Amino acid sequence: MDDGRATTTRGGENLLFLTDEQLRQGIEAMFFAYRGFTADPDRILSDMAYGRAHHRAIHFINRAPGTTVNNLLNILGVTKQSLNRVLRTLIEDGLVESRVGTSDKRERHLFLTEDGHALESRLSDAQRARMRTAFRDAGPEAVAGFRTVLEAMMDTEMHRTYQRLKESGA
Amino acid sequence: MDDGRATTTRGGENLLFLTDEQLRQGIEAMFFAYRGFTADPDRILSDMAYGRAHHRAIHFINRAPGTTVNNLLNILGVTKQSLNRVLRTLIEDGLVESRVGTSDKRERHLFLTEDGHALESRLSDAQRARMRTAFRDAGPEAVAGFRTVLEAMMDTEMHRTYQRLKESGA
DNA sequence: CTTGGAATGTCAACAAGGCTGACTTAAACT
DNA sequence: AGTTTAAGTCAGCCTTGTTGACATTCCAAG
Repeated sequence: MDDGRATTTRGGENLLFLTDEQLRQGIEAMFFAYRGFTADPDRILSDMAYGRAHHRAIHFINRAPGTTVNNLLNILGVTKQSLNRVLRTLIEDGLVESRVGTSDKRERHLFLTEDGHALESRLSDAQRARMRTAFRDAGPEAVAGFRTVLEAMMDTEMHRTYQRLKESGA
Repeated sequence: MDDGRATTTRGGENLLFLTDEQLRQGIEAMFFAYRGFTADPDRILSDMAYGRAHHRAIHFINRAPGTTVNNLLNILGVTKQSLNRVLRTLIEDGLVESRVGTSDKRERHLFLTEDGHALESRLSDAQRARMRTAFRDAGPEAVAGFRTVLEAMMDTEMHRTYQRLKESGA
């Protein structure tokens, strides 16, 4: 299926970055980097009764205040039962507020409370700090490349979601 | 703590890639890309009684045949109870072989069987195919940047582990 | 106005895959 | 001989995902 060899090709284009060894290094880099990526928030959350799922919910509610449950479901890619369990605890603990929709009263619009914003800041400050250091150490060209490859790795569905979020940003 | 603004600075260096908005996009790109990254193997594994944990074990046993349990534990960053549950099923199902060490008989050296290699290929072919497409679409410079940022995101411990693996490769 | 379907929520049961703690066995080191 | 190390095992717990069934509310089309 693959001879693992790719040196130079048509037009003198260098495709050495497509050898199996290079691909494997990319795969392993993804594995280790994702661990680093989640390490800081995980540490903060382990002290509480929360986990990564709570972090994700909080992140995207903060990102798009007033978002509906259904919308959040599509972004997170989990079942409503799974999300509901997380949301229920966050609402009970007073970190998230759920307001009945005005135009469509079936919908619930989600907002962070003051306490919710406080936790969101703690979590994303930690994660941003790591990202900032990595970005600074790597430099602007590397960051551009990083983003290009990550976008190419997404499914088309997720990529659309990501683009929509990106455009809605500040 | 952070005013979220970073335009240009000393030496005319452009630090626009360090704004909070840029960092958030990086964070969200990581989130969505990791889902894409694991999607194909997950699909294959969901038909069997295996999960992502089995995939990881198989990957690294294939990467470093004869590795000890302790070594695998350090790479994966889980408890031995957690890993043992996975290894036991893989050994029972005849995908992994565990050989008593020759110099130190306390150690067990792990190898993939023929069936193990077959599954490993199915899984990594799918993952590599996605990575290859992403790399090809993004181009060599982007790939270099991708790797640079990912390495900068790792904890120093993980980074050492990653480097060791990288150097041991082909 | 009624009925079908959509959005949401809830209950129950289950599985994967993390974790801690306690304990055993065998081998190696001191 | 005694301690440490590598590995394995048992029991129990947690988070977070799943499916399936079902209730409620409400919009919208017939």
